[in-house]
Amino acid sequence: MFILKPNSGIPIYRQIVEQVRRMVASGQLAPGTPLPSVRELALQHTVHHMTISKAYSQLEAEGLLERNRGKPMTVAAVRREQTGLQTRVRQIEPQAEALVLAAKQLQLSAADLSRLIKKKWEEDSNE
Amino acid sequence: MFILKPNSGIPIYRQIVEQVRRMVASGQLAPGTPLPSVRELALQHTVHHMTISKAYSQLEAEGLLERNRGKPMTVAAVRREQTGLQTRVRQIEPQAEALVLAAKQLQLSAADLSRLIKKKWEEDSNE
Amino acid sequence: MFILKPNSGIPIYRQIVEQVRRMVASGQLAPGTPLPSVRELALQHTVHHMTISKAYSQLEAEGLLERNRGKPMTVAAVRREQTGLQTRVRQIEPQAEALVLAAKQLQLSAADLSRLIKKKWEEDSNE
Amino acid sequence: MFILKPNSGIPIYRQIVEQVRRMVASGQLAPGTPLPSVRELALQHTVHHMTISKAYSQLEAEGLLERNRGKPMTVAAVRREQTGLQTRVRQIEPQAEALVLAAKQLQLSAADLSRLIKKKWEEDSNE
DNA sequence: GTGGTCTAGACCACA
DNA sequence: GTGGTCTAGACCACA
Repeated sequence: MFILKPNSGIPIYRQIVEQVRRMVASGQLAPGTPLPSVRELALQHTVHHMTISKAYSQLEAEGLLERNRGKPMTVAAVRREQTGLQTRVRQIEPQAEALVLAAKQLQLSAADLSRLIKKKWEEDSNE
Repeated sequence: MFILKPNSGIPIYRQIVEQVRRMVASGQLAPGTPLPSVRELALQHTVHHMTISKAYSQLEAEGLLERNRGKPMTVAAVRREQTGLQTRVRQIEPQAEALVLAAKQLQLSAADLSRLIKKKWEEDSNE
Repeated sequence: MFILKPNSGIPIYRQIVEQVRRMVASGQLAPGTPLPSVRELALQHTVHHMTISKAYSQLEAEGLLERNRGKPMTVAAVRREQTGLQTRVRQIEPQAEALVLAAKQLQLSAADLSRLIKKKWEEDSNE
Repeated sequence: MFILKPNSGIPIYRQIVEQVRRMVASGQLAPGTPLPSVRELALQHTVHHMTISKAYSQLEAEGLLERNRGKPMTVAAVRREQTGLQTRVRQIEPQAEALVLAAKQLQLSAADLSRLIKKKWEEDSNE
């Protein structure tokens, strides 16, 4: 369900938070969908269950997930604009900016950068 | 000299390390160039001198900088390949991969992503 | 756990680095062994925790220790040759050379020097 | 005249101080002998003259050298016991102790250590 | 509980 | 002038 890279430097709980946000924004997780339980995920990814729990709590605080006594958490109802193209683009703006800045500092050309992006897009980077 | 974002989540000393790496790789800092002194930079960026010192030490350990007792640190001699296009591109590959992954998870198209990159490139994002 | 001499002229953090290196090389610290926590050691030796942290970070950069988020650091897997007699001897070669040079400059004889070494070996010099 | 290793980690001025001490203690520098001037040494070893100057001042403070207005510094008169075997041995005791400690921490045997010492003695390590 | 980062500020070593 | 080391102590991130 999630793609976790433990040694990427990005805290695991944050990786989960971001992926849920993206899946909700893109409609891959529709409102009402139940999420895997904390225990289940913790086992699957061999991660401490506090880590999952923290991610879920943060998502609940953001209003993206809903807690249901005794039952699995579910995806909350989302307002329309939360799935629009603009909203989704906005989620990766800071990352895109940082990448562009780094590329400029390395004195790469715009063409170099878009060639790199294209290459990465074509490689299936899902692991 | 450096662009520091204190609230970006990335430690300040690491931001400096990365920027120096890029400036050396792109030849903006040629071998032998003296770096601004630890105290000078600290004042300029209103940061503690140990923070700068930590960055410089790490760069020395990597072999990018050289310590000169009593004098400012200087850029070490770099091997030719270290400034080649390939090496420079390699420095941002992980960032590019992460961005592509995020875009895919948001179900953006390749065209959406390259439009975003182009836009950020044109905005002067140097601050 | 460590023998620290604060007034020896050798920075405390470096004394720790060297001792850990030796304990790993000699197998006294086997791969996987957890190290005492930064705070614990700091208390024990009445030293600031950053001092310990600096030593541990350097050892991590060298690949001798491994960071485990939220848990104590552990000794990394070492390659076989790293514990061989030759490797261990190599670690004190520079010190031995310097001592021999000093003895010669003092016009001591080889016998004088080895008598001194023997004496120091027999005294329990572990403090 | 002096054997200086700029990258040994030991400050240059200290290397000079120690070598003069040894040469005086072993009688290689007899009382009254004039020393090379600060400038001369600085040129020879391409070292800042403050460095030499600092070493000489420290040796003067210790009473080993004497300043003579307008003329080169000279070796001071030494008391008899200052050149005895015991005194000379005492000068390398701390170094010997540190070496023995390191060897023990590396779990070398007394035999391993004396073999190493012997080897280094035979190699002419005077460079 | 674990480690990491940062500041304020002292004091040292070197040129 | 240069950089290095250390403490006291705050606050954060992770499990």
